[in-house]
Order: sequence, then C-alpha cells, then structure tokens
Amino acid sequence: MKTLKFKCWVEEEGEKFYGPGPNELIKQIQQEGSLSKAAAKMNMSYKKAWEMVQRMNQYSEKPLIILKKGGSHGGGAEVTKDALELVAEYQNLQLQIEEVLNQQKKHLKFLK
Amino acid sequence: MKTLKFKCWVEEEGEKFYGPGPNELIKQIQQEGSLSKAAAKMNMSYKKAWEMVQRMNQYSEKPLIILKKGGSHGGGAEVTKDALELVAEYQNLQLQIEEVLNQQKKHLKFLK
DNA sequence: TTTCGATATATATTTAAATACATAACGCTG
DNA sequence: CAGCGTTATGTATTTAAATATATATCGAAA
Repeated sequence: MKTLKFKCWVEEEGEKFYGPGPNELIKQIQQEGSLSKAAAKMNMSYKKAWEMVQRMNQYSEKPLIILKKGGSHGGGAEVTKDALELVAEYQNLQLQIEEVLNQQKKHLKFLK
Repeated sequence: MKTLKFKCWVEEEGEKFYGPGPNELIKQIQQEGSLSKAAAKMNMSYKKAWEMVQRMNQYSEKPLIILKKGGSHGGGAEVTKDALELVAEYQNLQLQIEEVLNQQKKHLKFLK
C-alpha cells in the first residue's frame, strides 16, 4: 500500500528550528512539566531535546520554553502561551496540507 | 527572514521511494541521457543515484528509468513515459501545497 | 578482437548524526 | 549544610549515511 506523506517546517538562514519534532516536544513538555521526562517519552536523548529548545527559543521572537533549574522539584520546564499558539498554528497548517493531499490522492495515478 | 518549507514523498512499507530527489533525478536523466552525468550534475555519487533508480523502479508498477549498458555510447539511461507522467503529477502536487502555504503565510503569527 | 564510455557492484573510507556517559550547577527543603 | 531531582554542558562512543575507490561488465563499432 503506497502512502503519501509530507513534512513542513520553519527555517531561518538555512537553519530549521520548528517542525514536527519541536512541535511534539512542546506538547510533551506541557504534559510532563519537565524536559528530561518529555525527552524520555519521545525516546530522544536529553541533550538533543535541550538543543531543540535552545534553537526554538533563539529563533522565535518570544521565548517558547522556559527552563528552570534547582528548587524543590529540582527544576522544570514551562511552556509559554506563545508556544501554545505556535503549536495550534502549526497543527492547523498540517491539517490544511493533509486536506489537499487527501483530495489529490483520489486521482493520482502513481499511488495505485 | 523566516521561511516556511515543505517536502512530500511516496512510501511503501516505510520505504521512501519517490520525493524531491528522485523527481529531480528523472529530469536530469532526461536532459543528459545518462545516469552518471545526471548524478554528477546533482553533485551526487553515481552509486546513490543508481540505488535511487533501483528503488524507484522496484516500487512503481511500471519501470520509470531504463538503464542500458554497452553499445556505441557505452550505454545510457532512458526515461519512460510513465516517469514523465509521475514527474508531472508530483510537481502539480507540490504546486498545490505551495498554494496553501502561501495563503496561510499571510496570517501566521510565528513567521513575523 | 580491441577500444570505448557507460552501467554494475563490492569494499573501504570519510563524514555526520545520534547516543551514551560523566560531571557540574542550581536552589529548595529537611 | 546535605540530599534531591532537574537542568547544563563537555567528551567519548556508537551508528548510520554518504562518499571514494577499485574493478568488472556489457555491446556496438572500428
């Protein structure tokens, strides 16, 4: 069964800083309240997740994730309101693309 | 300047066999009549290009590229009619997605 | 039957990415 | 002020991808 897939992302100066990975990461951080736990849930190394957060924050106008260390729980990760808006916009964009693909699938010869 | 990019491809059993790379390769082969020259123009190793062709042909119903060895010119690569139709369909699909993206760009907050 | 330019294919090397590992820093709390 | 859990960050190891290298194969044509 052939399937049609896609991916979209945002980049600046050739550097990708927002796509499916960061999008999912934000959602997991919101659920867990912790970057390390979010990374674990995604089977991703903490380091990679941490770098993802740095890139995201660096390239977006306003901070998306706020990391805090120390304190009673050892620290944690907070998702900003801007991040949530970004998630919503991105996922809406994905939906619209999927819609186009589902329409087109019907008469694409090479998918048979 | 932030830009929104995308990629779409066809896969079967988790194996990608058609996307931007193979699409461009077909076009270059048609111009050059040779797989090695097409690969060179794309700054791709011959081996990678050759494997691309194998995958393409394997997963599509009808052969897309016909490779010939020996003969007066040493051999060559031929693009089938089906391949050209595929190129056309794929590029049309890309255009439609771009259209959606260009529409959405206008009111995407995170692109500012 | 030799030459030629292209395809065919295996192996080795290089490069890049991801992961693993180790350790420090932080700040609340008992 | 020691313990805890989390973030912070460098280094080493592993893994995977891409490339480079070498050699064989093919078939028309001189």
